[in-house]
Amino acid sequence: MRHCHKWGQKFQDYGFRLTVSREAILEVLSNSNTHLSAEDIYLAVHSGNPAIGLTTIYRTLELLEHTGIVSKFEFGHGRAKYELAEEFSNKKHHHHLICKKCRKVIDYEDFITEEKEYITKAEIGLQNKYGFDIDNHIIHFYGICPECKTG
Amino acid sequence: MRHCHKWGQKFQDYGFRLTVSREAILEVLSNSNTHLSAEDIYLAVHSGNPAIGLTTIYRTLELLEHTGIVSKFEFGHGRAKYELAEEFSNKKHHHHLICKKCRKVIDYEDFITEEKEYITKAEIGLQNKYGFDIDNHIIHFYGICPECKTG
DNA sequence: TTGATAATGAAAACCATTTCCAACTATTGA
DNA sequence: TCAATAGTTGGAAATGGTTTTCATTATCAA
Repeated sequence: MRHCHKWGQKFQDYGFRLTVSREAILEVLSNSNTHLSAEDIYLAVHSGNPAIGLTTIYRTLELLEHTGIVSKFEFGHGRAKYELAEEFSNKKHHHHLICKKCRKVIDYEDFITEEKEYITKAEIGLQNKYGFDIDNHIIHFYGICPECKTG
Repeated sequence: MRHCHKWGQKFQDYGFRLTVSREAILEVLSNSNTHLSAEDIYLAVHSGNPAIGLTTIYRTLELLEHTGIVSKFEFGHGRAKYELAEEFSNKKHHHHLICKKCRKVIDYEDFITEEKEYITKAEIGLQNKYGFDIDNHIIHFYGICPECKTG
């Protein structure tokens, strides 16, 4: 029953064991369609498997980030958020729209074609100029959401 | 000797007092050409004014961020970084290129014309679709810097 | 000057995340 | 099968950047 998910192989390729805890964490990330904090994941995992500790959540998330299976985001509100990387997710390529007042984060999938054009050009140019191997980018828009405007 | 800097008026417009501590902090930000942590600023301010405490640094930075005079960034390495907002800085519009290994952050000013085209389009579209008042955006590219590749 | 209000520093509290450590589990080779 | 080895785990404690508390001090308007 190994490798039933596409992440299994990749994880084991790095020499890590695919334990019950780790699969449970990946399951939660996989079933969520939004970014989760470590505590969100801890609570979700707990309902089916109360023995799994918060330390394991953090440790596993670190490995998953390292292997590129999950992406970690810091929206600037004190706690990191995690979501399955695009390659392993059923979500489309997206970015984030953040309300500076209520801290709400909206995932948007608009203007990806236009974005790709710009990002590709910039990536190639930056790789040449600064010698970086670029493998990722984030775009955040900040503003005030409609609810906070009227409220 | 008030309002000798363009930020002075804006800060006071919000009803905040322009004290010695606050001016010292703004001076440090103004003379730096890169993003600084609260501790960086604390140490810099200390050389000329040892009485100013770290608490004041944090409090002032919060006000400055709130008034839009400084921008706060979380590059994901545990400590927030601050820099004068574009409007008040002599730095050009720029974004960040981050090494995932050594955590170095490079400011780049390339492809701004192309970026602007995309960002403007996306901003207008997102404002219409989601009702946000967008006033800011960040773009981060992540990768491995040349030193970390060969090292 | 005076009185109201805002700003300050030091110490304590906070809180997400990491580290420690001893126990446990899976894999390997004999 | 059975160690031996290496990887994994949970809980408690430590960490470290940031925030809060509180008593004191500075600032501003009248």
